[in-house]
Amino acid sequence: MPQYQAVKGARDIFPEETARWKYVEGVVHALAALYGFSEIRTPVFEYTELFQRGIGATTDIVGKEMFTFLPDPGGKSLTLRPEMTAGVMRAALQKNLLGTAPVHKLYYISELFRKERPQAGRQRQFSQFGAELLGVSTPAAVAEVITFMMQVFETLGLRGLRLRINSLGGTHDRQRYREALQAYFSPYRDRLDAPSLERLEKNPLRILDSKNPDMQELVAGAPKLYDYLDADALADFEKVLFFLSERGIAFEIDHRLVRGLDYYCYTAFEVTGSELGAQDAVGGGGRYDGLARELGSSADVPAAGFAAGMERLLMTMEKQGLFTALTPHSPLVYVVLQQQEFSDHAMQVAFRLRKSGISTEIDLAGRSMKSQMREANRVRSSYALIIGENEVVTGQYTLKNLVTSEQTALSLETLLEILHEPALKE
RNA sequence: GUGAUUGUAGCUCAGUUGGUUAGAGCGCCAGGUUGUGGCCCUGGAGGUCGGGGGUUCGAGUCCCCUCAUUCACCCCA
Repeated sequence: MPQYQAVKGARDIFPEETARWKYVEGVVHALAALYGFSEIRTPVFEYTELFQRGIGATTDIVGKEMFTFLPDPGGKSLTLRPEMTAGVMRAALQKNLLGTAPVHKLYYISELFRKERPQAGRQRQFSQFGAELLGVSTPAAVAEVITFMMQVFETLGLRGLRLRINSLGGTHDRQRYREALQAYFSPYRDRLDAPSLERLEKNPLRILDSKNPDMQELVAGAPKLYDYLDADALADFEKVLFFLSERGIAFEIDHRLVRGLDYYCYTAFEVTGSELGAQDAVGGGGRYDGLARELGSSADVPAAGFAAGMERLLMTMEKQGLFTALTPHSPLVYVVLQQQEFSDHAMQVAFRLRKSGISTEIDLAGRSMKSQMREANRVRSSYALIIGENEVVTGQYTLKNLVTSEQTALSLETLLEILHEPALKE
């Protein structure tokens, strides 16, 4: 075992895998542009207080999953960001973005940190791509955010994803419902498991998505959030669903869907995949009108957004065989020299090729010609450019097609012309 | 944070009831004559058997601790 290992829950991504990341990131960037979202990058750490206020002090994220540290004695506590929304909202408020235009559409691909026990689809450092639409949270806005997310999944070729959606109502609706739930569950205290008992006080909504089978019966009889929504909330929800239907986006209404973060209100949604194991959420989001005020804004900032887990996305794509078409980049030409005495000459030829835009590889270790040829083959170079005594004397280099094994003698000028033919680069 | 699981070469794995210099396939490296890859052949490098302690004449094999992995719970992307 090596003396040093990557930190628990953090991993290295090597070139083969990097290609996949770049592919997925490329799709995200392209579709963001299509939908009019602009990229924002915020610091990886923030003052701890931001997350305590923004995400909610009673949530697990804030309660036990943050990497928090003191940069210097007496300084303010800092935390590695466990999610993006609070930081993006902070940035928007700090710059008074909404003062420059009423609506801002932002997206990101960023690393996040959560101190959880690693398992399938969950690590301590992970990436999400997501979008935040600030300034409006109309059904059209919420639908836009969901549509953007779903189109990314669709473009990547993902199959079998489930989009579940629910309305949490406004704060007043939720308050009434909360009380109703407490009233319902309180008589059954002895039948609730430990976690549910704790939620009864803190956040009774969360009892609803308990995975404990013993709770199912009890949960099934609980009052439905849907019955506590007022007319406006219902109309709002219906409109969101209408937009999704119009766009052919399949969804399931799930009245028990409750998102974990405190700032969500009205529409909340989640996308799950069947190939991920226990951590099956690929993406999720919702509307969070109250967050800005929570962070000290004097005015409400209507907003909606989503976040999707890059690792889980990649994992699902891998399982569904969506990366087969991705081939590693290989050089067009591998410069092979017969004897070391021609090394300087060969180096200069390689340089000329590269300078003119032809991807070229050449041995740097002084290995034998046989080794160089093997290497050329191994890296799947299309051509070997052989340089030996004859070539140096005559100025005619030997170009060998490594697929057909044909060889031709060419001057450097002709070589550059031929290698620039688009057909050869395929 | 809780529970379970696994830990032998770069990778996938063998290693008999504890018994001499720990193996295979793939990969890697080098050769297979005088300037040429893929296939094939030959050879080679590479492991403190996760780490530490213990039992034993003797431990990769047994016991304890520890670290890491994986999976699940909690929660979330």
